[in-house]
Amino acid sequence: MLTSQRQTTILDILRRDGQVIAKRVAESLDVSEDTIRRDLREMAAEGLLKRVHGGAMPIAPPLPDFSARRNLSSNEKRELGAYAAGMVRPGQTIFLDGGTTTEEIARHLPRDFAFTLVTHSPTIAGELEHHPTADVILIGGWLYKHSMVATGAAAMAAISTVRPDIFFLGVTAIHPSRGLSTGNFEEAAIKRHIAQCSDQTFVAVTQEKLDAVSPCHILPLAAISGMIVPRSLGEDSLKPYRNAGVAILPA
Amino acid sequence: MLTSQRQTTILDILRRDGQVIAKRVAESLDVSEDTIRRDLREMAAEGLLKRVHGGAMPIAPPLPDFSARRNLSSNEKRELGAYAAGMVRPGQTIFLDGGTTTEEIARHLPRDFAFTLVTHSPTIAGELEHHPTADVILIGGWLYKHSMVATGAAAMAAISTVRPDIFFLGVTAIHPSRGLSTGNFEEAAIKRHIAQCSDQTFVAVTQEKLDAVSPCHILPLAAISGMIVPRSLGEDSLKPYRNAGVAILPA
DNA sequence: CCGCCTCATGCGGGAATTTGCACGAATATG
DNA sequence: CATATTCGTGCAAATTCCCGCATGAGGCGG
Repeated sequence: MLTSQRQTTILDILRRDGQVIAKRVAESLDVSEDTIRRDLREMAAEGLLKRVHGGAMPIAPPLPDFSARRNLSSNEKRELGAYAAGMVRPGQTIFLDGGTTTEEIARHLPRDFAFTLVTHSPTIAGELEHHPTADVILIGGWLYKHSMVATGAAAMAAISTVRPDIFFLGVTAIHPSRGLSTGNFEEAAIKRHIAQCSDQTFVAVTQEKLDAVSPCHILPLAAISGMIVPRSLGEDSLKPYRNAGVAILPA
Repeated sequence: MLTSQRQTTILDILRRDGQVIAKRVAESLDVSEDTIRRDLREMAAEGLLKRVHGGAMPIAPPLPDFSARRNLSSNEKRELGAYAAGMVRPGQTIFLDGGTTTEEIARHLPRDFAFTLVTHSPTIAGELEHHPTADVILIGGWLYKHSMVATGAAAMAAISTVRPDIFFLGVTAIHPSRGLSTGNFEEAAIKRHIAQCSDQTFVAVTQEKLDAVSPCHILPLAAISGMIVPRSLGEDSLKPYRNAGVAILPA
């Protein structure tokens, strides 16, 4: 990986998360902490960031109200996204569902090795425009505008031609006995079909989706390989899912 | 391989990946790293890229790219977009090519009656997210990131299943005798195929694309139904095309 | 056809850069 | 104050860079 590319990535992380932790970046980019520290020192000298013990902070503190609120609402999702993206291995084929949570996964996808990304969401595809190493396969079909994903027979057929290693599924609701559900019938059918074509299916859910049910059933809990949840979630709220035999992955 | 061709390839890689790694390019083009380094040095001197240890990076960081390109949509392009969008009739099926000019068409599409829009560009599809009356069909395939359009066999097959009334084609160059051309072979093949599937094909071109030729031929002028040009364009620059039998539509 | 020139290319070698590791100093944390 | 990270520096290995040179292809005038 190029030094400048790495520094660009660090800046990206800084802009996205509002902070950089040397150790974590070193792990995620697979270089020594020394290298990251050197980068941070160098970039601090150029005035690109402020060096602090353990990592770095933006040169100018973010605006208190707006970005604070934004951070608050999506911090959880960012965590989920980063964790899920970290599951990707070189050479794998990943299917990314549409939705804001999966969009967060797209933003955090590793940039230092090659993999194939399949999606039926033009929004997700757009996120990948400047990704340096991902091969992107777009699934076409009738565009369901509410959630901006391709659906219908054409999409189903196209999906059948791929066999993803991992499917990151987005849902609107998850329930210990009623399983996964969403608001639209076509969408549900597509998600089910993708899951059936995929080797593993992981669903990333934030707190407000727990113990909820939406009109259209997608899959039972038994059909998924695991659910990715915010680390902040208490054991109490997770126990019903654990009891149902679902693997819990705290981000 | 020609030097200039190699340098063009390097620029393509740079645009596509956001970085160039000398070693990798040398392997893939089967020349010594010294040659690539010489190219990079030369191109850096011309201001085409920024030399970094291990390869090269784009001259401008990818961040301002977004706003810069958005600003680039000049009055000329808006005119063209509005005029082309005005050609759409209720119930028709419209195929929109990828590109900044066609994006401008997407922004001006009529919102007071229903029609079907087909596109192989996730960017264009994204523009239609909040369109009230358009049915959007997304064509899937391998995503060519430089121009953000789906290409390849899957895209070709999907295109064959639709029969648009109008295809709004985007090109990088148009020439009185050499016809329409673009920078990428796959792209050219896709555009040609769409045109063959469509009832009518219109190309919208701004002044700087006139009398130019790009590496990959798409179609002869005889194959298009008309060219949409800025109203400000002089008769002199249009005469060669009029003589070639092309219908000229001043926006 | 020949000699001459130009230019791109690959190669060798020394310089420069980068990177990971080790070790003592500095800093946070309870 | 004790302990655990984290930091900075020196150092060695690896990689990358640049310069000069030889080779060979292609162009051009004689």
